[in-house]
This record gives sequence, C-alpha cells and structure tokens, in this order.
Amino acid sequence: MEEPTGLKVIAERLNLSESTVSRALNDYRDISARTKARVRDAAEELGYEPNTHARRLASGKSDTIGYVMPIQDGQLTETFLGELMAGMAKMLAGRGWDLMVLAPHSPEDELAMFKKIARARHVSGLIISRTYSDDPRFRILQDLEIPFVSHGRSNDSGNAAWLDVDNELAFVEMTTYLASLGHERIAHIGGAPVYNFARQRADGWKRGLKDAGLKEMAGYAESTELSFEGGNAAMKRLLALEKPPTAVCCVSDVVAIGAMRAIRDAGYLPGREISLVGYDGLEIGSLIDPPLTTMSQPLQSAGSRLAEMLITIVEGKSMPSDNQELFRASLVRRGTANPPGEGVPEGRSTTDRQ
Amino acid sequence: MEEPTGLKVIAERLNLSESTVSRALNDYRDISARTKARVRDAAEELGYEPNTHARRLASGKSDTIGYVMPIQDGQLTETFLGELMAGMAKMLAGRGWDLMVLAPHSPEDELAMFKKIARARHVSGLIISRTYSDDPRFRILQDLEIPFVSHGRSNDSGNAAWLDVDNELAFVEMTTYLASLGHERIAHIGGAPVYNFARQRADGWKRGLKDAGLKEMAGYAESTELSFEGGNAAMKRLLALEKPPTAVCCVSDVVAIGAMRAIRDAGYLPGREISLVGYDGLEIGSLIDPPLTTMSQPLQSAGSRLAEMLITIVEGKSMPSDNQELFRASLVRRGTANPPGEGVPEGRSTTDRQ
DNA sequence: GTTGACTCCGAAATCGCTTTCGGGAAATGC
DNA sequence: GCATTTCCCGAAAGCGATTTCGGAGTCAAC
Repeated sequence: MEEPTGLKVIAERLNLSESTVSRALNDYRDISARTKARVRDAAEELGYEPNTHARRLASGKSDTIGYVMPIQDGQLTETFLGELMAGMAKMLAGRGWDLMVLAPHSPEDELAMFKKIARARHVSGLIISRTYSDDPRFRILQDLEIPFVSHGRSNDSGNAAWLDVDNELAFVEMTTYLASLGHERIAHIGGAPVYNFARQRADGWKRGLKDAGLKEMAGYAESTELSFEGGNAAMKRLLALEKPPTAVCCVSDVVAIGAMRAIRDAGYLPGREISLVGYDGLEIGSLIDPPLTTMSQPLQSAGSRLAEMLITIVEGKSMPSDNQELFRASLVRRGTANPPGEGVPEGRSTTDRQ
Repeated sequence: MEEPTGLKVIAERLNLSESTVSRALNDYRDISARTKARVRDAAEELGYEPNTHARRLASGKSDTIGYVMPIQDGQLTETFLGELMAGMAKMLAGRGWDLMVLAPHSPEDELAMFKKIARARHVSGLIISRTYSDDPRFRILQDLEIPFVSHGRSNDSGNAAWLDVDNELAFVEMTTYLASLGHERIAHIGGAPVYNFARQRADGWKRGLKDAGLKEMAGYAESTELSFEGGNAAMKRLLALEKPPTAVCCVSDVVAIGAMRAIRDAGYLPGREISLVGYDGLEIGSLIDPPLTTMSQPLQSAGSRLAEMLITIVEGKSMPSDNQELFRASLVRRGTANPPGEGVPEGRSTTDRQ
C-alpha cells in the first residue's frame, strides 16, 4: 500500500548497488566522500528509514536494552520509576537504542525472562534495580552471560557493573547534620536488612554517630517495614524508651511521615521536640506540615548514566567491573530538622500515653 | 561461542526440512500431529528460542508496541507511570509482545519519533497518555496511519481508540456524595481546561450540583495549576468569599493537599468545618492528617486493557472506533469528607486574616 | 485401473540489510 | 612505461526465520 523506500529504491535511483548505498549510509571509509553525500541526500529526500529488523538480523546486534521493573513488593516503587526510565529512554534514543520494559510478576517469572533473553538475544543488556543484600540475580545473569548494570549494589555485586547512591555517606551526612544542630540522642529507623540500601543506611548512621563523637544508645537502632505503619510503630517504640531520641534518621520519606504521626500522637511537634530527616526527596514531603527535611537522589541522571554504562559494556568497550559508580544524595533542608528545643521528651512523660 | 540452536539444528536432528519445522512450531495444519509432537519435543529439549529479528523480518510483524511517556510538564506524572506500564507490560508479555518506552523531550521530538515509527515500522502501535482538550496527536497519528490507543479522551478523539476514566461521572458522584452528607455550598478547584480531564471533572461537578438540586454559587468554580501551591492559592480565594463553601471538590490529590493547608492556615480543620475530596487515590493521601478522602482509578488494569485493545487493532481484528471504553473511579472514604459541622465559616470571619 | 481428493512435507523465494571479497580504474613508484 | 598501491564500488553470501507452491504418497470411489 505504501512505498516502502528501501535500500533498493535509493540504489536504483542513484545507479549504485545496494551494498554501496548501505556502506555509504554507515560511513564506511571505502566509499568516496562524493558518493556518500549523494547517497545521504537521496536518503534524506526519499525519507529513507532503515528497517530495524532487517538491520538487526544482519548485524547481529539488537540495539535494545531492557529495564526490569521491580516486582511489586510494596507500592513505594512508584515514584522513582518514571524519572529513572525517562532518563534511560532519552539517553538511549539519542544513540539510536531502544528501551524495553520487563515486568515480571514473580521471581520465577523473572528467571524465565532472563533465560529467554539469554537465548533469543533480542535484548542485548539489562538494567535491574531494587537489589537485595543477597541478590541471586547477579549470579544468574553472569552465568547466563547477559550484560547488565544494576541500580544498587549487593553482597553479590563484586565484579558486576553497578551504579548506586552512596547510601552510607548520605546517612553519615544526615547524622552529622543533626549532630551539628546540637542533637546528641540520634536514633535510626531502618528497613529490613534484606534490602541492601537499608543495611547501608544503617551503617551510615552508625558511622555518623561515631564521627560526631556520639554513642549509639540502647534501643536506638530500630528496624521496620518500609511503610507508613512501619515508621509509625517504630517511632512509638522509640518514644517509649526511657530516654527517647531528640532526632531520628529515617530510612525513607514514607517511614518518616509515619514517624511524624507517632510524634504528633504523643503530643509533640515533629521538628520541634523531635527532629526528623527522611530519605528519597519525595515531592509530597514538601507538602505536609511541617515539610519534611530529607535527602534527595538524582534519578534522571542516574537512569541516563545506567544506560550509558550498559551500552559500553554491551559493545565490549569496557569491563563490567570498570563500571561501578557512586552517586551522591543531597540534603534538602525543610522543616523537620532543627536544633533541639526545650520540650525534649524525657522518659517519664511517656507513661501517660497508651 | 555458544550453540545458536536455530531451526536448522532441530531440522537436521529430526531429518526434516526447516520449513516443516517452522510450520510445525507455528501449528500449521498441514503438518501431522505426530510430526508436530516430535518437533515440539526436540525444540523443548534443545532449548530452542526463535530469533526475534529474523521472525519479525520475515513475518513483517513487530509484535511490539510503544508507550509514549508524557512530556515532563510537571512532576505529577510520577505516580501513575509505574503501575500503568506494569499493567501494559504484563499483558503484552503474556502474548509474546514487547513494550517499548518512548520519552520525547519536547513536542517536536515527539513528532519526530512518530514520523520515524511511521516509516521504520518497528513498533506496530502506540499508547499515548495525558491528553489535552485539543490534542494534535490524534490527527497526526491518524495521518501517519500508526495504530494507537489513547489513555484519556480529547476533543479530537472522535473515532480514535481510547480508554478513559469517566471523570465526569466521578465528579458527579463526588459532588453527590458531599451533598448527601448535607453540604449545600460545594465548590470546585479545577485545573486548566487545556487538560481534557480537568474540563471533564469540572463538568461533573456542575452536573452533580444540578442533580442534587443545588446551585452553583458565584466564585465557586476555581481553576488553578495542578500543584500544591495552586490548590493552596485557590482555596485561599474560596475562603475569602462572602459565603465560603463548606465542601470542595478538588481536581487532584495534590491540589487537595494544598487546599488543606490553606484551610488549616485559616484556622479551620479540613474535614470538619470544610470537607474536601481529592482525586487520584494517591497512597500519600492516606498518610496525612486527616487522611484525604479521594476517588481512585484502576491503573494496572487500565494499562492491561490499553495494551489489549491496541493488539486487536494492530491485528486488524477491530476498528479503532470500536475500542472506546470508560473505566470508573471509586470513592475512597477517609477523613476529609464529613457532614457539615458547627464551625461552618461565614464570610465575616475572613477579614481578620490576610 | 483411472480419477480425484486429501495428507503431509520439501524446495525455494523472500524479508531488507550487512559485510566480506575481489576486481577494475586511477594514482603512484622506480 | 610497467608494476604496485590505493580508491571505489559491485557481486554475492549470508542473517534466521516465514510462507507460497507444488508434488509425492495414500486412500476411497466408480
């Protein structure tokens, strides 16, 4: 029905062979500059666009990478997906690559997808995210010889390619900041250590305390699930301590918001009697009252960089182990981190609450 | 380096021709049941996976659809992307199709992508979202003869395929609900009418008022940008009216949260003196205090359905115009919509605030 | 025993592009 | 002026499937 403007058409029009046209378009150096120009002009004029499938079949390259969406283990995935993927897609588009989305609904399904990719090879590399402390996928992908880059490290990420935020440093900074404000009783509400980032953040908090010359008080290292309720419950436990903290480092914004509620329910004001810092930089944090102080991480640029790294690996221009980068989170000062006020809670006051 | 297990290998092993193997695998009926079984077993055993590019080149089909990410015109895109795409990807994967992501960084870029797709045909259909009241893309895609489905209607979506939430109905219900609670002064904070959904929602509010036998009072139809500040400012204007509303329908959760702040700042309690209902069903709405009553829309299933519709269109099994579906949003009752309380604000009280 | 209708499978053409190989023409060397 | 390079380009062989076409068998029918 349409005119399929293939190599042939432009070859005939220019009285050249298809192969010459092809090489001209791909800038081979055994084609004269003049011919290249003619070919390019004709291609432009005819609106030529190479057939992707034919090109990929012939060249053996797929020019496509896949992004493995995290399996829905909560709903906190939502926010960063959009930005991360936009970052990847834009970078890839600039180089003529495509981004494909994989959304496994279970670990088994994910494995099946990996196996299929390993054989069909229609995707030349993968980007995975939301890594666990012990994440079998590193091993699997290496065994399957599928090039990949991970957004987030793991115990198993030794010589693999990854890009991560320096979670530990972020929490060192967070803790140091709180200490510089005058806080001495700084607690941590962390996540389950199966998540690698949760472990890193807890480590950062500990190191931050040490750097500030503070000591980790008993019961100050809370661990909970990454949800509003989790943060709420953990904060309640902290408030029930004999000496409650005057500041709390939270593993995520959502957890911090849950903690805020607990603080309120206990009759205190977040950011006043008890300071709080979250992590993620969610926009919503700025909308609540008081606005949540937090650490934010670059997402679009991370996506872009992840894609870039993967391309060099797929093209064999660098080893996976040469692609390990640490991004830095930055403090977003809003309303919940202030110098310790007068109304610092003491253990005694916690008794008259349930 | 590896053994590329192609059709050839399995053909030789079985002493059959490649073409027979191919047809056996594709369940042609001119192949005996016995042969099919043998072929399938061998394929299974050898771990055969067809070469995607070869298959697509030969068959002329791409088995791929593209999702056009909304151009970043704000940050409100974030939330629904993840779920929507997961819904699409899962459905597609089940049918052996791939999902490709397109992230244009400007309308011009988007147009260029469309043109390229129209020629290269490596993507057989598109899903677009975040439609405008006057959205040129409908026309463009039709002219380019690219099959597509839109998530959201438009003035220009006449005979195109779309799936939308019944925004109007949602706001009728929202308004009716508020009226049933006893409210008589119900205002609306809407978005710029360039967004088709904003217009629809405003219409729904008006119809809801009429259905409830209420009249639209002067100044009750606010329009603002889709942000926290927008909602805040609009609510301030409503509060400054001689007869402020006792309930407000907000075009989005974020706007509603902004409005809540304004209500608080004016010395009232959201959900008490002034009721509020948002739209989107954001998780974060349940975390704030009081938790935001809202309307939530199905996202995963919408993504899935969008993909399904597009496939039937691409395969020529149905006309675009036969694929127009309206999903329904559902009310999520939380804390900000209650019967009008005693402390209903009167115009007089607004003077002592700036 | 010829005809006709089915079954089931192989040959071969295609899909549109990439890439190797080789050779004619022009430029260079001595 | 003859042998060598160097420059350009065409021919042709894939890449790994799909799909059309036709023909060799088989079986029933008359």
